Amino acid sequence: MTPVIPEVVINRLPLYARALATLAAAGDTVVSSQTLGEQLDVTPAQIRKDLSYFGRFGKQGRGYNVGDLRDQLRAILGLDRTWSVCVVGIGRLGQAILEYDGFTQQGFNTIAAFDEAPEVAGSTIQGIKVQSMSNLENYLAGETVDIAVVAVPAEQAQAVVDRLVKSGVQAILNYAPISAHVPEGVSIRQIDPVVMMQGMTYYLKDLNPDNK
Amino acid sequence: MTPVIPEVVINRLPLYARALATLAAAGDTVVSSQTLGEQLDVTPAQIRKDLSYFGRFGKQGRGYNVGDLRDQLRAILGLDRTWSVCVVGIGRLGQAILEYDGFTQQGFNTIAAFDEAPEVAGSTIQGIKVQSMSNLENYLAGETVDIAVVAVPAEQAQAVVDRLVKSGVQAILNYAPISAHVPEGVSIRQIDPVVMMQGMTYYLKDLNPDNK
DNA sequence: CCGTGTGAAATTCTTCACAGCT
DNA sequence: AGCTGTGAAGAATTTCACACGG
Repeated sequence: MTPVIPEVVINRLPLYARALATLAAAGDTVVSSQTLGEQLDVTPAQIRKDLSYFGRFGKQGRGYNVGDLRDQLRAILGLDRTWSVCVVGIGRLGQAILEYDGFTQQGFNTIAAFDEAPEVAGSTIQGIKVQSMSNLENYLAGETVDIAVVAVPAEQAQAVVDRLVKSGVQAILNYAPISAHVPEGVSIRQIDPVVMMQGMTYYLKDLNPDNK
Repeated sequence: MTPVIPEVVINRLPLYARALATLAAAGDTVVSSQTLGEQLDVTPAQIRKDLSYFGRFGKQGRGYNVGDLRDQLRAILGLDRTWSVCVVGIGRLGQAILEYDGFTQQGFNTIAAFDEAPEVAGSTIQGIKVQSMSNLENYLAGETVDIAVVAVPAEQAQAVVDRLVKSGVQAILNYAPISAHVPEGVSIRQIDPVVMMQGMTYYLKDLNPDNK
């Protein structure tokens, strides 16, 4: 029915939704694609085109109602409900993720955590009891987890992803530095700060060819 | 001289370099674009085209020498030297970043840290003394910092970015949930796990329209 | 015969530009 | 007069497909 919306478009919608939430918090009630675009470094035409995939939300001559558009986007993205999350791999990084409150604030509720190490499994972090990895399939058979966050070492990441997918998880946020494979129909996104830095050094190199 | 290489291409090179390093560690000496592509979920044609921007690294009928190509890519990206990094904002997230060793392992040396809070400034984390924010400009005037990592709250992020840019920093890795503006010639990359999750819920929503 | 390097084709994505509503 | 929504144009990116070297 929906005429296949490009993924690049979907990935911009959360940015629009966030900017609109900020505007709403500041008391703005109306915004043009021009103004929104300036805040986000996106052309106004891009915003209008992106939105046009989903409907007609603006008023000609006026712009968009901030609160309405924010709500529409949240509904389109499925952000008008909560999603359950589990974190796999409770090392330093996994602990930091569990302690991070930004997910919760946006409706992502962490309901479970898993780690292989016996000295970690059994501990409680942020009110969440860390379970043994061997309990993963058993747990996922009984509880719906919408999104899994993978924070295990690179060598184990693909195996963990496979287990998650086999247990029915359809969205994965991967912090491990590998390109994990998932079957068609499963979403995966990569958090890779090192790769991002490495993409910037290319440009630094030219400007700054001295050694250290 | 170099005929302006698309940024999408630059951003894939670190992935190639990493995959090649993994292959080298496994003892492989030769690899085809086909095989490399399978590991990275990239088409072989894409890999060959990307590499062709920089030269001719393969041997027809054979493929690429793993070690050579890895080294070539590292040189192209400027990864054959170390880069100095500072972290601004030493809250939970900033602390986790300071404690993370993945940057160091890849030649990114954190040499300074800054925080506003008087109770944090003065403490030492991972051997790095946290300085007061008011010392930022003074410090950057005396030391070369290649890349700044921003981990301050959203409201302060743009102001911090402006100060960094004004002090000559040309690459920024931004963990704050805003679209920060930088002038032409300054690189910035965004780490935004919430936005990435929000981009996935769109696809979950259709598969899974039940309420929690 | 295998696999690279690469022009050309195909596709995807972005921007333009303007008709039309307010 | 201002700003959206959108076909059409344009630009960027990816894929094709094959000549050529090992």
